[in-house]
Amino acid sequence: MKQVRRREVIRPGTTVEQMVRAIADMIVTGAILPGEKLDEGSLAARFDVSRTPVREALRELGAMGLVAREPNRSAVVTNVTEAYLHSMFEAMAELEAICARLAAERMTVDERRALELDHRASMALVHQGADEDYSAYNTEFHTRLYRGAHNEHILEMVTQTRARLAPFRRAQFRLPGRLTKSYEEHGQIVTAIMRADGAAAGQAAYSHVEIVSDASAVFAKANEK
Amino acid sequence: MKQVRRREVIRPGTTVEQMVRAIADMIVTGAILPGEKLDEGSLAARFDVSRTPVREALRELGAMGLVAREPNRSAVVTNVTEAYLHSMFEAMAELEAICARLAAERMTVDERRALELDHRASMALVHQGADEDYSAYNTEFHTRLYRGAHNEHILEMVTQTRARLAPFRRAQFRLPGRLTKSYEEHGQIVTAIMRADGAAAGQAAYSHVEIVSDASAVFAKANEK
DNA sequence: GCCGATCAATCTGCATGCACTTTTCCAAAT
DNA sequence: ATTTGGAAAAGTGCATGCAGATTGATCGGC
Repeated sequence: MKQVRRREVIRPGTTVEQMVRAIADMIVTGAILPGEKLDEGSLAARFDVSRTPVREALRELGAMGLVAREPNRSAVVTNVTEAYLHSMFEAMAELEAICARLAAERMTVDERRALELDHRASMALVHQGADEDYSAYNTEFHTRLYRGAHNEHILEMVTQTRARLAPFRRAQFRLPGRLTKSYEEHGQIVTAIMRADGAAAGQAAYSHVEIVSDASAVFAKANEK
Repeated sequence: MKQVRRREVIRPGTTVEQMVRAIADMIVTGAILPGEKLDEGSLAARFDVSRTPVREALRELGAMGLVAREPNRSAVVTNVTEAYLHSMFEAMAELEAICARLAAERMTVDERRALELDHRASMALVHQGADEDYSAYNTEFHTRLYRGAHNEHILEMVTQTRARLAPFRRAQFRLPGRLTKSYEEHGQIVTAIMRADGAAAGQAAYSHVEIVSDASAVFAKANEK
C-alpha cells in the first residue's frame, strides 16, 4: 500500500495514543474480557493501521497493567489472580484513605462546596435507582477526592490502579442495596472532609473501598476461566 | 543491511527488555542526567539495533515515568518540576508508611529476624562511614519493608516511585551526619516492627522519608537547567 | 483409539524506508 | 549587531517485509 494519510478524523494525539485510549476503553468497559487475546494483525486491520503502532500501543497497555505480554506470544487482557486482585483492592483502599485524609486537610473552599453539592444531588439518582447514572457520578465523586488531595503523583497512582480494577467491578451497583449504602458511605466521607477531619475521612474512605472490594469478589470469580 | 543476528551475548529477555533495563539503569545511576535528550537514532546505533526496538523501549520508559515523550520530539530524561518532585516524595512517605505498618502486622518470623539482623550489621558501615555500601544496604532495607507488607500491587507502586526518585537522591548519604541519622531512624522502624506496632512503624517510616526528602531538595535544584 | 512427530499456517520481533515535523543554520533586512 | 525568512539537515511516525517462534493439523507408530 502506498502510505496514504488515511486517518478519518484529525482526533487529538498520535495514532498510538488513540489506539491506547480505544483499546483501554474496550478493556475497561468490558468490550474485551480478561483472558482474551489481542493479536497485532487483527488490531492493525481493525484500526486500519500497520502493526507498528499497534505494537507500541500494546506495550503501553502492558506498562499500564491492562494487558499481559510475553515474548513471542499474543498480548492478553490481564486476568489477575485472586491474590493479586485482593492486593489491588487493598492498595486502592489505602490510596483512597490517603486521598480522603489529604483532601480533608487541603481542599479549597470551592472544592469542598462542589463536593458537597454533588453529593446532595446524587441522592436523586439513588431514589430513582439509576444504576448507570449513579455509577458515572460515583466515578466523578472519587475523582474529586483524588484531585482534592493535591498530590499529582498520588493522583497518577490511584488513577492507574482504578483503571486496572475497572474490569473487575463493573457491575457493582447492580447488587441490591449497594446504591444506598454507597451513598451513605459517601456521606460520611463528605462530612469528615467538611469538618477538615483527616483521620475520619481516611477511615471512612478506607471502609468504603473495602466494602466495594467484597462486593466485587463475586464478579472477579465469574471472570476466571 | 542483511538482518544478521548480531546481539553479542544471549542475555535474558528480548532486545527491547534489555534496552529498557540498560537505559533505565543509565538514568537511575545518573549516567544520563535529567533534561538530556535521547534520540532514537543515536540509541539505535549505540546498541546496534534498529530504531524499532528503541522506540518501544522509550515508550516503556515513558510509561515508567523515567522519560518524557511528546509527539515528534525526542524523548527527554524526566526533569520534574519542584512541585511534582515534592508530590513524589510525599507519596513515597505515605507508601513507606503503609508498607511499614503492614509489615509490622504481617511479616513472618523469619522476615523480622532477617530485618533485625541486617539492621544490626549495618552499624558497622555507619562507623566506617562507608557511603556506597550503606547506600546499597539502605536499598535492601527498604526493599525488605516493601516485601514485608505482603501486597504485590503496593510493592509495584513503591518500586516504580522509588525508581523515578532515584535520579534525585543519588548523593543523599554524602551529607554530613546523614548516615548516622538514617541508621537511627531505621532502628525506630525495626523496633516498632518487632513489637508488631503498626502505627508506630508507619509513623517512623513516614518521618524517615520526609527527612530524606528535605535532604534531597538541594540536589533536585542542582539538576535543574 | 491415543500419543507423539512433522509440516503448514499464523503470529511476533525486528530491520528498513518513506513521509512529515522539528531544528538548525545561514543570509538578507533592519 | 540583531532579527527574520527559509531551506537543508536531523529526527520522529508509521508502513512494509523478512526471519524466527508458536500453534494447529495431519499422519504414522504404538
